[in-house]
Amino acid sequence: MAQKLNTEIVSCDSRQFYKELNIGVARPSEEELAAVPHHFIACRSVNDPYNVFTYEQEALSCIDRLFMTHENVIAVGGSGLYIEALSNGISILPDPTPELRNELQQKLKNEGVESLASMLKQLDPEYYNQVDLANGVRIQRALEVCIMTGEPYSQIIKQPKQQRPFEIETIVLQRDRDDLRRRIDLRVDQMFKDGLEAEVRNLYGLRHLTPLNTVGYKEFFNLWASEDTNEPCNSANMDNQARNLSAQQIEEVSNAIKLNTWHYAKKQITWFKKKANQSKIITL
RNA sequence: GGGGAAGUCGCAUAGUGGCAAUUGCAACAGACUGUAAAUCUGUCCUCUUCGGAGUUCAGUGGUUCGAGUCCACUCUUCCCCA
Repeated sequence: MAQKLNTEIVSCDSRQFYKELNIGVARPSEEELAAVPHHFIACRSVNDPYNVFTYEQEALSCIDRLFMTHENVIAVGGSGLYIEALSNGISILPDPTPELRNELQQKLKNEGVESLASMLKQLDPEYYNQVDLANGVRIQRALEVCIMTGEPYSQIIKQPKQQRPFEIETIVLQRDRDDLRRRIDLRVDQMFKDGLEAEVRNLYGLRHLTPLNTVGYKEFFNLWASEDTNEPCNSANMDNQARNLSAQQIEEVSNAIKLNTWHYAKKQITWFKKKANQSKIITL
């Protein structure tokens, strides 16, 4: 389609941003990347992760540039929130200081969600009444904003967002569920053939980073980490040197990745279902 | 042939006289404003006017006010010895 429209592609995939992640995030192939210029693919390091807002700003200016020489631009991706931010904008919110984030994280970990929830009730009763009170991450984020700005999060996000200087047509791709599931299985098998295990092994030392909390990677890390705790005597030299897996373990990891990818696909379906009335739906 | 163990809602698992029955997974539905491939929630025997109602724990029969739990037999599975 990009070739037909003689244009370029902007990726909205929150994992394909990272140059260290390739096989496991099904990055477009060299040929595909060569066929059409792509933006936001392998452009960052996992050590310097994106957040939606930075992405939105950068993607917008990229799109502006592209519109100077192209009539159309194609944005593609599977990360619902990122697509949403790019097409409809996202509030301007402060980042927490590392100390604040850390403090809240500790509180969440040590005292549980209720403790953060009761803070939120004080600082932003309106949001308190609408959030999922079991979702610590969400409450933590709202608190960060309340504390940084001194205003309720729910008020700040009500402010109007930046208008888009272009028209958007949204297309949602659909596929029969059984077929989708079969294709996911094949895709994961192909990743293993392409050397997924080696790719993940090289990233074992970075497993604590947010972008590595990802399907296709975390399943390996979990397995290696559980082996670490089973054999603590080896843990010292395990950090950057994960052990070889048996055929049976490979099978286990592969099945876990297939299942988690399927779960993710279903969450995407749920997300895009909500946008269905503003989208054109194409069934494959 | 002899001895032992066991059959619970898709799978696994708890339950040893008060039970529509524990937990995990899967399945299904959903939430979502800087962690988003993340994080979190609900449903999950059947029907329901959401108060309940009706059927369940391999099968049949029995004991008991009451049985998934105890007894008898039947069927099935697994393990050990021959």
